[in-house]
Amino acid sequence: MSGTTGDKLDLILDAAYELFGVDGFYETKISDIANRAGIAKGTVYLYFKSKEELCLAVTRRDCEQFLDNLHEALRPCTNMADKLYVIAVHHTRYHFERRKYTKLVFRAPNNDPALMQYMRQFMFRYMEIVLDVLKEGKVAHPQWSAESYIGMLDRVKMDLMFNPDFNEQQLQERTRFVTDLFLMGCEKQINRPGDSS
Amino acid sequence: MSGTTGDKLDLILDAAYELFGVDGFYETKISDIANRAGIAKGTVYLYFKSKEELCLAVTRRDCEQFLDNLHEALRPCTNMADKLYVIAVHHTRYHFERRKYTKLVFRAPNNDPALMQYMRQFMFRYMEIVLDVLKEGKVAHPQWSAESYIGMLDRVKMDLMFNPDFNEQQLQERTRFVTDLFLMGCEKQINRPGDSS
Amino acid sequence: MSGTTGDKLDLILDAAYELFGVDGFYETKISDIANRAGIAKGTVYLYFKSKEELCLAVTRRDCEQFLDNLHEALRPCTNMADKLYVIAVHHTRYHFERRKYTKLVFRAPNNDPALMQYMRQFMFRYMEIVLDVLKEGKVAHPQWSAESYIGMLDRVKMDLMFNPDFNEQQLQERTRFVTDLFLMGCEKQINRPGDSS
Amino acid sequence: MSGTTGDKLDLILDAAYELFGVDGFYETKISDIANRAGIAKGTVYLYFKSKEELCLAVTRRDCEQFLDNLHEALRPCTNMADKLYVIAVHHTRYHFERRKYTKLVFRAPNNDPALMQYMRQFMFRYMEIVLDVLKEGKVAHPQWSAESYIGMLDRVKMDLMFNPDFNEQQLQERTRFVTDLFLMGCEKQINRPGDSS
DNA sequence: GATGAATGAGGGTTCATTCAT
DNA sequence: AATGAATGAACCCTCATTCAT
Repeated sequence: MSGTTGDKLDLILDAAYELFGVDGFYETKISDIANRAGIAKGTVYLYFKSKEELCLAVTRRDCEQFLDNLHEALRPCTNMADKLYVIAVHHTRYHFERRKYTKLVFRAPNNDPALMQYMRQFMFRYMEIVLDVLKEGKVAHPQWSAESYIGMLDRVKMDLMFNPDFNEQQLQERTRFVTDLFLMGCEKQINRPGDSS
Repeated sequence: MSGTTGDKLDLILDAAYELFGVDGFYETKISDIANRAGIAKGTVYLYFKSKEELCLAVTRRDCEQFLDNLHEALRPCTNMADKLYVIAVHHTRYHFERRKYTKLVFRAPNNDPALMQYMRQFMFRYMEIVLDVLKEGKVAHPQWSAESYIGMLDRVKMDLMFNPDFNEQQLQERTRFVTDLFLMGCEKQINRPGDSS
Repeated sequence: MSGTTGDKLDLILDAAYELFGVDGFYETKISDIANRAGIAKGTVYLYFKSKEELCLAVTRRDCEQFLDNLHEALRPCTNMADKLYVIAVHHTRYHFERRKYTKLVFRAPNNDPALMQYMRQFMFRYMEIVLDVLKEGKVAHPQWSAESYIGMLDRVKMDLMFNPDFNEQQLQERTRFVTDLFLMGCEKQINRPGDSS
Repeated sequence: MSGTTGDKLDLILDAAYELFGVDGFYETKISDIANRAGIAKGTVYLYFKSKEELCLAVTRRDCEQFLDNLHEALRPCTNMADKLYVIAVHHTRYHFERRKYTKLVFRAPNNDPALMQYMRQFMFRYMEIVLDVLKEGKVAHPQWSAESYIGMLDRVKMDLMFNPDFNEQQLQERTRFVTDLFLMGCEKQINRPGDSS
């Protein structure tokens, strides 16, 4: 009664997040998840109807947290540049902290309609946030700009996830860089240390 | 029908490209590929040691063609702006033409080291091309800029693949937009028809 | 609602009879039975050691009622022909009233020794009743005759259970027919309406 | 090429007949069948889509043989009494020879629509044969009479399957008895040795 | 007595891969 | 080279049963 049920659900979600993220959806067995959660295999099915549904729940928790945190972080901001920077910091840091979960980049199972539907919805909501910031700032083509901004940030995410040398300092420089590039274009960029490649 | 080895290999690659692209790697059975190629299941194994290796071959052929085409398209260009535009057109059009192969976005199998290694190498080579263009144009932070540019283009790719309303005209507008945004930043963008959202 | 033990036991037996009869033993889950009985799954195990034992109890209640009713119905009869007719009416009507429980024809689980033992015993007791009637009537080969009579009645049962058009009127005609056939043989049968097939 | 395929199919059917018949459908594992057939588990699925379909095939082979044999046995008969006797002999002997396969009495799986459909069809065809014999003999109520006759024979089947003392001699006596009873009714039956119970 | 969350053995089915022809 | 029948390891999910509350 002291929340044991809730605990078990979280144990499963945590274990699944870990294993789906590190090994991948298809590579993870329900029994692995149960083992890591310290429960019996059948118990997973008391909480989730199928492996796919569990994957959706894991994804949903992750994505909702992402959006919640972003809303929180944006609250104190007043001007567009600040907001864009906060979005960039949030995006890159969020994934930096989860950079060992490379397999979450691909939200497999590729063919689950419910998961694909949710991911579309998540992307729409994320886009809306960026869109509002750009509209407030009277940016031309806010929709296309928002897409581009997120695209740039997602590339940083790919880099930090697959480049083992990516570190804290680079994270900060890259984040700042993306915001500046977005605002001013590449021809106005000031040379910055750390990109001598 | 002449039974040449080369013929059969291409039949297999074509069938696999189609099925991996439309249905996904895990969802496609070797027997499906053999059926579509009009050959026997066992024959696939005369050409490829495993399903993963076949997937790698499919990916390799696709990516090499991408790079070959890009090299070809860039040859006549002389200045950076032109080159960047050509890169953008090439990137978006290539994926527009293959937009029914949504499952190729995720180069599963997630855990095959050879495939991941090849994708890293491909990305490195693609990046080098963009990098050279930017360095030639004396752009600051060419590496980071190149990453960002590709990120923006990749987001257009996502949009055109998952948005069923995406059409030829939008493709052109979006492509031009990305190049301009990259060069001038969002604050210098001129309002363009077609993005009133 | 008063919570008496007896109440709950009957609730379980009723639910199990319904579900075993309509869906079959293997197809019915203990949780289905508990749901239909309006009690918790675990409670079933306060009354029955296992699913098999519950099935036995259901069967036993059904069969005992069958025999009790038959004894009751036979009491007023004095001559053999009457008694045989009463047996026939009882047999066919009993199953006609339960004709939606087609799965009870097969007293699964096939391998439970206790159930098979009980069914043998039931058949023996039923047979004894018919046997006594036939012996009293000085019928030759009373044992074989009794078996045959029950076989004929059981075929009517099969028909009424699996033929959706079987109705009340046919029931009466068929019942009378079987008794006559048994007594007189097919060559003495008088033509009767309703069987022109 | 020497009929290996056909052989393997028969091996599976034989093994399944044995195990379904002796242990029951639900109690038999596909791996048991494969083991007994001396093949791999997966091979079963090259020949049958599911356990249910295999059960249907086993049943069909058994029933078709039953009908074929019956047709053959009836061919030389000319009058009704002979034919009825041949039917009785065939029915009881067929099951006597298979009396160790008690579980085939219940053609589980109880809920497979294809199996139930086939069993209805089989029963219809068997009934038609008996019906034709009775119509030819101008028996009144041929449909009901046919049902009754089969019912009597089926009861002999039950007896020989579940009564371990049932022997060859009893088989002959019982078979003759059923035919006589059907033709003349119980009141004309002549006392016969062997039924002193 | 009553509950229902937790258990875990069990089995049907899939499919990449092999190899005799 | 080409075939496709055969293999068998692998895994998801079910559900009868238990037991702490």
